[in-house]
Amino acid sequence: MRYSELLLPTLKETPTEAEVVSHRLLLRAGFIRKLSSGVYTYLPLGLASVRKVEQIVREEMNRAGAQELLMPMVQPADLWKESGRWEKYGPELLRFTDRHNRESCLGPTHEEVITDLVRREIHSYRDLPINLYQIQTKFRDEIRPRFGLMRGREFIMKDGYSFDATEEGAEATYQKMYDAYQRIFKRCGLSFRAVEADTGTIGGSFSHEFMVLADTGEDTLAICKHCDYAANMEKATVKQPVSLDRELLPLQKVETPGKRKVGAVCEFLGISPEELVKTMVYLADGDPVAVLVRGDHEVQPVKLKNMLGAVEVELADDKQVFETTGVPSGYLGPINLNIKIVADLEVEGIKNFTIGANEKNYHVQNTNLGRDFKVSQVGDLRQITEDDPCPDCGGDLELTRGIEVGHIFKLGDSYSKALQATFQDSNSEEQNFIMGCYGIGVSRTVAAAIEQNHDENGIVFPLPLAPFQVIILNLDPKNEQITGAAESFYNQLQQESIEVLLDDRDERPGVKFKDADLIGIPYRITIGKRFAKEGEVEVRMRKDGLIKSLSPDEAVAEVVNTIRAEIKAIRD
RNA sequence: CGGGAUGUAGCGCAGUCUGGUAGCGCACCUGAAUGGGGUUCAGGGGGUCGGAAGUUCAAAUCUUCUCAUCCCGACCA
Repeated sequence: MRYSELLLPTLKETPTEAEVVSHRLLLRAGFIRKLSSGVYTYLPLGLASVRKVEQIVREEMNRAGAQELLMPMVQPADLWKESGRWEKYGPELLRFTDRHNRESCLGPTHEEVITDLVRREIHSYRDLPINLYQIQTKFRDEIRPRFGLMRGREFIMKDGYSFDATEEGAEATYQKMYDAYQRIFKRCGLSFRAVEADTGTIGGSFSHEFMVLADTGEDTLAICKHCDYAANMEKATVKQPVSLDRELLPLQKVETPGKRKVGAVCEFLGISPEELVKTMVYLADGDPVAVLVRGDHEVQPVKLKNMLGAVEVELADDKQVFETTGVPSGYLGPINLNIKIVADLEVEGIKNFTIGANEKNYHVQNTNLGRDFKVSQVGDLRQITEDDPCPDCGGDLELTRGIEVGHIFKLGDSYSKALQATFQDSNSEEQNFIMGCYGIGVSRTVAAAIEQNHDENGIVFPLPLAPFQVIILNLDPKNEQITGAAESFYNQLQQESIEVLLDDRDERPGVKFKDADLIGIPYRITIGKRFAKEGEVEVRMRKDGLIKSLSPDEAVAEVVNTIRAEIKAIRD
């Protein structure tokens, strides 16, 4: 492609709307333009990167035995009513009626449609397992779209669905998809981890999120430095603490004037936060619950939600705390508290800890769970920390940020039951399909790749996702000798099936350098006055800025060989 | 939906407090020079000041309503 003919509107300045780096760079590098909130046009370069991801996904899904199909985006309400999700899905589902007053929606996901298809077409265990996927634009009317392609309302997604005759079969399929996802993200050239995800009500270890590691990620992960353990903070289990063996001391009420925060109380009493227990009030579906955690720990709301079986938990504010307990926040404690109390595991282990006295300006020391108060449940409720040992191997943990680009899930028979999707097993008995679903945010993967790979000059694409592999800079289009050489490079590289962009614009060299860096093409060949004088061109790597001065023949060989080697290495 | 902010040329902004007929940089068009890290000079085009209503002799500026966008929370590929 010739730059002079390409729609590639790069920007010197960042539009104010863009806050995160991938969004800024996608706009500046001329990859996307916004049409409305969370809805973007992919310009030629942006689309090229999206296609790269799609192609890798396709190849690996096909290799894993899945088949591609394409389902409608517009879906009838009836199907969603049948699965019960027409009511359950909420306002994220964009609904509308057509001219015949038929209710429809834009597909945010396709469990209903695929299950409907399979129940019509598959009737025998002999045809199982079957694994179907599509790559398609999804629409979810997100509450708050943000970060450009990271969370759009309209986005490109690969969604796959598997149907098995047995649990064991479904688990094997799950494993296949897990392996395929590992290959996909490796082939994208990204640094990532598969983490155990919260399975909510279904339980078990059959949900993994694939997280691209990037400081700007929305999720925090706990990963082990020694073994393969990696988990989302919501899921990361904390090891059972050791119970301290100490003599229990008598309760002692102490005055703590104006000391509400853990730090202030500890300083005032000369104790450490490990010897104090905080009482946090949450509203679980509107009902107040006191949650006890050690002073230096934080409550993990998702764990709390799962323990209580609540739909939504929310930290109560000071006003709500006072209204429900009659105690000003800061002096709350579990003794004689009039609301439900649950405690983190750790609280069981500590002896003689300090708590609020349920009275302004007072705390109570030497408190002990069981002796002085009771709780209705004890469990893992706190956020894991870097000081905790790995739950698998006991090694050191590290907390890092990640961006969720893929999610695989064993669904079981919930959808096949709801939609009465059955097949006959070898005993001629009707069985529900055992399903799994597997998603990849294709457009988000491009954004995540940029979040992970950029510098102050722009995007630094991993080779497999770059819209072009090589950019040739003709620094002096008016010089026949230089232009001739540039054209010759362009032709030769194209003949070698290298994806190449020729910057043939009548622009100053500086402009071309800046743009080449900004759009992040991995290899750059510069032809300028050094070629006119010494017959040498320059090959530069975007990643590390390494420059080699080579003769034209050497340069072509260098670029072709390195690119082929790199692609091969990633593929194998 | 709750909290915060912003809407003035394609992009980045000034002008708003204190009302007086809209400006700067970049980008764009014309011409010339320049040609290895966003070059320079000269000339030029482009604006319902987000929208509506109101106050006023006069509104980008004051008032009210409204729409849109962005950031922080709950949700998710």
